[in-house]
Amino acid sequence: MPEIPKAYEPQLVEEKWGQYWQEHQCFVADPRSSKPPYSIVIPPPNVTGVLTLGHVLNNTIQDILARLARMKGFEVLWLPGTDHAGIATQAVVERSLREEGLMKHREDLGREKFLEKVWAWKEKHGGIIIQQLKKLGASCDWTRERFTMDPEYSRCVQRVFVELYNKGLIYRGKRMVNWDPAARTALSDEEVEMVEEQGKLWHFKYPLIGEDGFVVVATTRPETMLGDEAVAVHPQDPRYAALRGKQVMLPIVNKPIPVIVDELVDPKFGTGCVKVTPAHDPADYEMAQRHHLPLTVVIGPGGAMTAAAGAGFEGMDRMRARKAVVEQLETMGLVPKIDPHVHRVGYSERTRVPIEPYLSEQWFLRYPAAAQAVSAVETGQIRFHPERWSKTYLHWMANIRDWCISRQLWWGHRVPVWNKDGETRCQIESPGEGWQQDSDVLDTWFSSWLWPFATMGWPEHTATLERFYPTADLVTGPDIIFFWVARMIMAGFEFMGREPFRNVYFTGIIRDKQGRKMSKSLRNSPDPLDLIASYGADALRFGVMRSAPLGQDVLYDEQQVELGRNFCNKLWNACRFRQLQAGETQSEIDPRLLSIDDRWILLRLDAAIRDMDATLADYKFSDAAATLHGFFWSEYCDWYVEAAKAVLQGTNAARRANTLAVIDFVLSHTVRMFHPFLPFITEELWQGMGYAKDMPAEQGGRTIMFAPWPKPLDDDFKTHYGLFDETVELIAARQKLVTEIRNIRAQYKIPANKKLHLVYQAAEDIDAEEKRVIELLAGAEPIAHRASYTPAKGEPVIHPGVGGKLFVPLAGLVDAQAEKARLARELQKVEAEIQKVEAKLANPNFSGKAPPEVLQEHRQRLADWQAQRARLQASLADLE
RNA sequence: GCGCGGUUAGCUCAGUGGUAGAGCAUCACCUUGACACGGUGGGGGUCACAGGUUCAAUCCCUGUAUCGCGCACCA
Repeated sequence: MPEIPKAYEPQLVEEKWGQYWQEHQCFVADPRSSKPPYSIVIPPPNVTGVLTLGHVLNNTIQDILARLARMKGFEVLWLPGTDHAGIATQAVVERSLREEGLMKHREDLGREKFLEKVWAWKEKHGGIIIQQLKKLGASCDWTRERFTMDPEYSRCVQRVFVELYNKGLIYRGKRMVNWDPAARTALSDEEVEMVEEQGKLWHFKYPLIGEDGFVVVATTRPETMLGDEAVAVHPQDPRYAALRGKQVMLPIVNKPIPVIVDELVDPKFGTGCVKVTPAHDPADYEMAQRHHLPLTVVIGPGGAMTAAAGAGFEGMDRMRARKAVVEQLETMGLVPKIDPHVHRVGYSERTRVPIEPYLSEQWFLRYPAAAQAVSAVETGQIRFHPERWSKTYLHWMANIRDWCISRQLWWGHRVPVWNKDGETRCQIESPGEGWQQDSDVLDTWFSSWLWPFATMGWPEHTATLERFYPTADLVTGPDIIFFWVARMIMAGFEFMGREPFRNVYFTGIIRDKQGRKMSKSLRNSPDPLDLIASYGADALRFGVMRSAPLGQDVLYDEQQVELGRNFCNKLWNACRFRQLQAGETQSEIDPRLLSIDDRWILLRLDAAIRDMDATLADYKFSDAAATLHGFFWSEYCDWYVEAAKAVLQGTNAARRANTLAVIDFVLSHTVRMFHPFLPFITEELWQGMGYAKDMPAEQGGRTIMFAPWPKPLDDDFKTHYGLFDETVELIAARQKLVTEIRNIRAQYKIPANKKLHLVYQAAEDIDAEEKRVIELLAGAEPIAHRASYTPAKGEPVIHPGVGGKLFVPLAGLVDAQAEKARLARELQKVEAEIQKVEAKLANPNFSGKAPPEVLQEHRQRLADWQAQRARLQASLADLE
């Protein structure tokens, strides 16, 4: 670091080391390495995606884990890649093609032409997010980047399909599925989001046939009445017992339909009479099957009414048809009541339009290895963090239903099924002339669920697969626990014979300050790239990690990123301070030359290292970040460095050099511990400060990436350097003394730039160096020692731990009244404390049952408070 | 309806069966030779509410309120 700017400037530094790591292949995993393996697969972002704060959180955690593992001596593979994201990508490309005027609907281009366009689009715009992840500092092995539509990957997907088909787990069936009318495809249950809405409950009168009167049905979907095939009542409902076997006339359509009886009807809801639309409601479909009712499809795949809905409605959008039906019925006087009604409507997670229950032929999968997937989590073979998510997982697994895996899209993996003359074959390659491939593609997740091993070369027994499967940790959001996590576990057992990962860390969801989810439409999602540009990637990482406790949602606030930037600057300047010190350097610390401050900071460093290990082992990244932040800022910078200046500004060259050695020791440890959180600045400091030179050169020269993770100081070290707990007490006592002096300074409004004149009254003077430290910390002139001293009336006095009295002469500043008031306030506080402790100790239950050490601690506390009370009273008496 | 999570300083959040913490914000003082992206000191909390267990509860248990999330075929 030849030129050291006062403020840390991240942009150039981050650029420089990002390139350095790439050039030196620091992220590349070697399956032939002798080190133990550690692996993570990235949750592949959509190939069309751009970096969001959610990605920042997720990938920073993965990067911390990966970098930590490297420093701990593991051979690390963090495998990156992107997902083809069927519907999302197809929708994006369709939109852009429409905007360019190249087509109105994809049918205009045809399947092949359209796919060419998608691939072209992918080549051009895809993978932006990969570049963005690099900016964030993600240490993925980019040489192994995968895409779920790579040719080899596609082969895995089809192979898996064929295998499951041959096992009889994949089948074709006509079912009522969730249909997305905008994308014109089926969706899985998991892709439907239930949204609570204020809707209406319309009551319709259906005239009875052959007698006067009506049956009143209640519905939230008037437009479906055009496809009604029955009216249903509950078998035990006495109100409608007489209706059994009767028929009603379906208005508008003018079709007689029967009244049926079915347990599924809830007599308490609405009128207790349900209109039954077999083709457009799952429950109605179920009833229709029991009662052999016909299926009349009145809503087509695009969400428009069909010919069967009647000439007046054909081609009309379902929402318009709703209004039209209600209007017609109203004119006919058949709408006695419209109630407001809160209900839940299924929306497509992709296109945000209401889902249509739709009867169609689809491919379904009966999940394999479900029992193993359940027991793996139950037994802890796979652990969830936080653990509570395992409950959600197990609940879903217990109610697991077959998975609709076919999609009526073009962008995706083709279903490897071939038809010819009514014959069907399931195989990867075409059976030959005249065979037509099934036109459906597979659900994106049907490729994602193979991610942990398909990316490693499966089904070949590659070195990578042998070495790095199963992976160690998976980091993902709880929102895809069913979509992805559960399915990966099942695929892992089915195809690899074992679990795909051992730990799953579920991040929280990043929300805005108001607690709302980040979303494009709300425009409340800041662009992480902007944040990196103005604060630096390290600052962004640190800010996000500080505020992301295990499993809790994160309310994002830019101030957190500022905190990160400020911290980087602090770290920078602390190192800058070290660089500015002239003089000889030595790498060995001489125990004979250590001050109590030196010993203290080494002990605190030891505590910080232990704390880091404990919190990181529990995936408590925000705690780890807070520990380091607190140690470095509040202990090292605020106390140690300030005290060390007493030696550094002194004349003893040997002591100076030794203190610098302690500083180097602490900094080199601290910088390493920060590296997983702040990769760029720590690399700059590691190499710039020269700490790298003592380390063996590895791949990538002497990068901090492979520097050893700090170990707690062992007993031999502590004995050698005389690190005992008494030191901590000594320093605590001095900190208390200094704080009291500073307090008095503030009380009397003595400007911070004015030095205090202190008088120490005791038989013996304080140790010279200790005195110098106190002077520095308190901002005082050399402390005068007096065997006897008569203070001015009301002169503030402090009682240092070593005995004697420390006076703060105020040269005319003393206001006896003010001082009296101050002392009285203090006294009041102390009295209150004494009362509390005394009351506790006086309670025989407490003294009888509390453990001895607690009792002892209370007695000590009481004695301390009493001593302070005596001092305060004495000072007050002096003022009388 | 069932399940899960939250409720602690103005804000965002840690935390522990035995003297309530951090960051930010706020107030006062300070540009002192690492850092104003800084230093020092201060103010601010009946730890949502009600019971219970305990010598002792912010922490454990039960219930209530409230906010959020997930699951569920009430049309």
